[in-house]
Amino acid sequence: MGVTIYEVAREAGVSPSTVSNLLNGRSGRMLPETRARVEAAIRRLGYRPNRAARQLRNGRVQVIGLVVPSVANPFWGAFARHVEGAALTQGYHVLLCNSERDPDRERGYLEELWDDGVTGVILCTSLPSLTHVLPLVKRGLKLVTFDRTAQAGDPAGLTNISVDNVVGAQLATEHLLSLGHRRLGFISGALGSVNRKERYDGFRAALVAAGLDPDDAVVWSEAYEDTFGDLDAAGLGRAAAREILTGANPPTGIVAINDMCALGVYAGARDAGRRVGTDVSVVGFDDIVLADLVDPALTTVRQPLADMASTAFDNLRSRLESPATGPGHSLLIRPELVTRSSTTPPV
Amino acid sequence: MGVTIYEVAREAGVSPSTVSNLLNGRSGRMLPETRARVEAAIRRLGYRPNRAARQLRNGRVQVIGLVVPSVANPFWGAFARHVEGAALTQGYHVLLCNSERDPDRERGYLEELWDDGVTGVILCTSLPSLTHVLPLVKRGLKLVTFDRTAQAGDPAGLTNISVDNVVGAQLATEHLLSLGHRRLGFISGALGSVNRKERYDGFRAALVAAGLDPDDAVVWSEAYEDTFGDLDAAGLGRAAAREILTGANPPTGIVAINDMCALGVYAGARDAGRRVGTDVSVVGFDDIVLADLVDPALTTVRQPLADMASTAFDNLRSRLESPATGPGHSLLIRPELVTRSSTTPPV
DNA sequence: ATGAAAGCGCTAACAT
DNA sequence: ATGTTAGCGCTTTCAT
Repeated sequence: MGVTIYEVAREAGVSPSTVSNLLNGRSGRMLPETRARVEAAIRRLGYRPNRAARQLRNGRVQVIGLVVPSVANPFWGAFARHVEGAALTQGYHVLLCNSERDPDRERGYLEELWDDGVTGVILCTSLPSLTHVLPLVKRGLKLVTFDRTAQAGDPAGLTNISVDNVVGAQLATEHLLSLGHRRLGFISGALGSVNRKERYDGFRAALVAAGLDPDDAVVWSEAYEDTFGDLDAAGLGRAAAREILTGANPPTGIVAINDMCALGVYAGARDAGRRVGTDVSVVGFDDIVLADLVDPALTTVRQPLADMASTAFDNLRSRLESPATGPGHSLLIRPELVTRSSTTPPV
Repeated sequence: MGVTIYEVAREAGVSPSTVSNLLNGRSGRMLPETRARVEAAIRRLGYRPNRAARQLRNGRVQVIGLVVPSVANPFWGAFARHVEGAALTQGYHVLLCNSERDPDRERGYLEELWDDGVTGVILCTSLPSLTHVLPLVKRGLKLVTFDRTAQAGDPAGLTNISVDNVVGAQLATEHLLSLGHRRLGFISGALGSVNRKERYDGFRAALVAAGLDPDDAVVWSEAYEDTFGDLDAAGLGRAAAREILTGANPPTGIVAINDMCALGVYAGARDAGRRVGTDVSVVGFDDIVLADLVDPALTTVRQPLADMASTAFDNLRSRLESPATGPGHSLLIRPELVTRSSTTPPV
């Protein structure tokens, strides 16, 4: 197929090892003259090293895996783009996988990636238990989890990167409270995932701190039957809002589990004949690009996505490139509230 | 590292070639008894073939490249997800690259992918010329372009898959015309890419067919300076709509180059004190998930994305797996108009 | 029906 | 300072 290191060696009148030495930054032990000759040969022949051979020999590739619930979701799309950007600057490529939040798919992907020689993966999951990927971690897979805080029973040597969901949800809820809302709603998918649970905890904590009974809040958390999947956070928000707002004693302020869900709430409110920002206030979570585009512009809890993505990549890379395992750690990023027009005092 | 084929062979009391034969579907020439023994050994040892070794030997990998402008854009995110889904069913993986519509990045990625042993790529580009990737194609890279129709001077053996942009834009424009609009606007990024140009042509064709002078239309196509990039189609739509709608003799109906741009137009209209679906009608292109979620729901030209994605993958795979090159061809998909609430008769 | 052996392209001891 | 060489794990003729 392509030009091999032997042909370069012959062209330059040296041995393959000299070419290899140059290629691997060991040009110090080489006559400048020789070096120039080899470099010229490489250029003349348009030589490019065969990665498969390199990988077979060295056991590693400059590729990381990225497992997200679904890139069709703008939040994950944006995250993927940032990860890819960070990887690119370090000469790494990104293998993309959509898990649909299915543990079996997560595990299956990690195994496939491992077979591909990929030894580092950023796994975006919020599953409370990581037992399904434990065998891989034991074999040496370096894992950075994103969107999931450390849990008891996690394997050692793991890095977790997540926004502080409790604080974020508190900020959102306190904002509604400070506007004068007293009857609040919380709309989410099933609370089985740790980040949703944490956001819910933050929501309740804020209510308690304000002297309210959190059990009076209207909570819509899709039951075990996963009708909507992750893809359709918007569909879920829409159905939930429609039901809640047409029910008895509807809330005047709603905390949505994330921005896509909040956009669904917009639609559901419309279906129910209410207007967001007037009849009902809505706060989201994430601050996706669309949040500032919709009408009314969405008040939301911002995740510093670009920073988090490059932190995740950098951490993974350093663990990939340095032999030391380290104890692993958790990074909890503090989010901030971005106030826009979807939240107003109650009528 | 892992278990090798030699260990399996020893465990089963056979030679490596027998194991390899089994692995490669040549189990017919084998005593059922032997076969069972090998299979048991594989299972017992948890053997998984080393892909790098396989690739080095065979020269191919079950990986395709996917180059999109940016997965942060929901349209491309959705497309990427569909491609990955199609690939998965055939045991292929997808290496994701964001080109930002930069020819240098496109070329750079293709070269990197080639070095990785990836010989098939779905390239989402609308660049009129493909000269920057020609060297790779000559070396044997199989290319399927998406979102770009065949152009004169294209290398042979190329498959192009695209929606019929001319027809799509015509449908959009005719719809506005049939509603009674006479003063129309067209909002787009620079018309340097073939799909934008085609949509613009369709827009003009519909105007001409209706007996209108297309030069009377208000056309906003961002000049050479790329202030917004592809990422920010929405920002562009917003700025354009704001300017156009506050200018003299504003249009009553607007065709936006795509849905993200249309959502920007919504915001720009709002900035200008107009309401979409009442004061001004807007048609988009793509039918992303959000189109049905926003207020008013967006009338748009639907691209059958899932079908197009699997067609693109299937075509690439068949060219990858069969030695014949074939003449290459273009697939022009006919889009359909989805009428929603953003378009109404002019006031 | 099964095995032996060469070699894919590269790297790193280990020579010289 | 540079060259020789032995594999990394797999597949595939070519033997047996």
